[in-house]
Amino acid sequence: MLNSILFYSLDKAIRSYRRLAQANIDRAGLDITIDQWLVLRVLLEHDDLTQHEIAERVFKDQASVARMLALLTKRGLLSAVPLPQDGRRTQLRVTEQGQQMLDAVHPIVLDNRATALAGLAEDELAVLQQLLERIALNCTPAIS
Amino acid sequence: MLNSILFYSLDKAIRSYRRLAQANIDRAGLDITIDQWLVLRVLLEHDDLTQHEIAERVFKDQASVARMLALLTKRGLLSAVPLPQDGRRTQLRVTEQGQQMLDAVHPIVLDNRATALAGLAEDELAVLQQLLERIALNCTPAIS
DNA sequence: GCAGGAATTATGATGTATCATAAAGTTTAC
DNA sequence: GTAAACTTTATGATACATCATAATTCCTGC
Repeated sequence: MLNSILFYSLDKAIRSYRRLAQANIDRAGLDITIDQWLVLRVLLEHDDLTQHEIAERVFKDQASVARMLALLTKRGLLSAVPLPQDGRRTQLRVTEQGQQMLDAVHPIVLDNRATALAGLAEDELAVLQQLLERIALNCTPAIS
Repeated sequence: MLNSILFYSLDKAIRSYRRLAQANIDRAGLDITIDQWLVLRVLLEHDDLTQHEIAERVFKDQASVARMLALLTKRGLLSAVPLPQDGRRTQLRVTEQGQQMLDAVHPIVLDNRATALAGLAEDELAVLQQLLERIALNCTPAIS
């Protein structure tokens, strides 16, 4: 009965994937969560984002991002140096250790994706992605 | 770049939906979370499940379910009476108040689904659901 | 320049996710 | 019958989700 509900399937797919992904990271002896990994990944590309901008990119909220940044910094994967031109912000940079972590996690992530999407054709994935985007759009209140 | 990653879209779709759903429930002045609602819904149909069985049905884990049951009971939406034939378990029943909550939330949930799935055809939904099930299956380690 | 508003970050409160484990009850083997 | 194995539930620890709000700092209009 629950099985017939689309959002149940959606939830199940995402959680199954997250469990698989985290299990494989743990198994490799790497001490990082997939959420932290995602944030670190974004910061590698852009080191000039506000917490709000980071949150938008990883689809979380600012409060969650603030706590993840604090954790990543505490763990030495990220450095935060006060910005002279804006007393509120800091310059966020992935550290050497953070870079090593990203490097170590990368092949695992690729492997996870391959496992999760095994047997799905390119065009199926395209359709899936497009439908998901439409749902997300439907659920997002118009800004104007 | 992130946008091209399927799991990012998956995550985004589910979270958009959850935010929409919770916002509408809050707006109606109803004090319940969608997760609690789901558990309550299951208990209405089956009042003889162990926490582990409930967890399987709502795709959560036993620890989460235990805490949600405690909350629901504290809020008077659920009653838990010790079972004579098994000293570990309790008989879980949705209370009158819980029933009223379910009744109040139901139309909102229907409305949320309609909003989220607007413009998607029946056959598109079928495809989507089938693809999601396959992903979930791929991510679930074989039991044997 | 300065007052009011906006942006940025931090944090409290509450709820859920996950793993691990403890505590208590039940079943099975013998 | 009892010891060992198994079930069931509760809870500790840590992390993320969300809303609200406080505390700074910056910017803008005047």
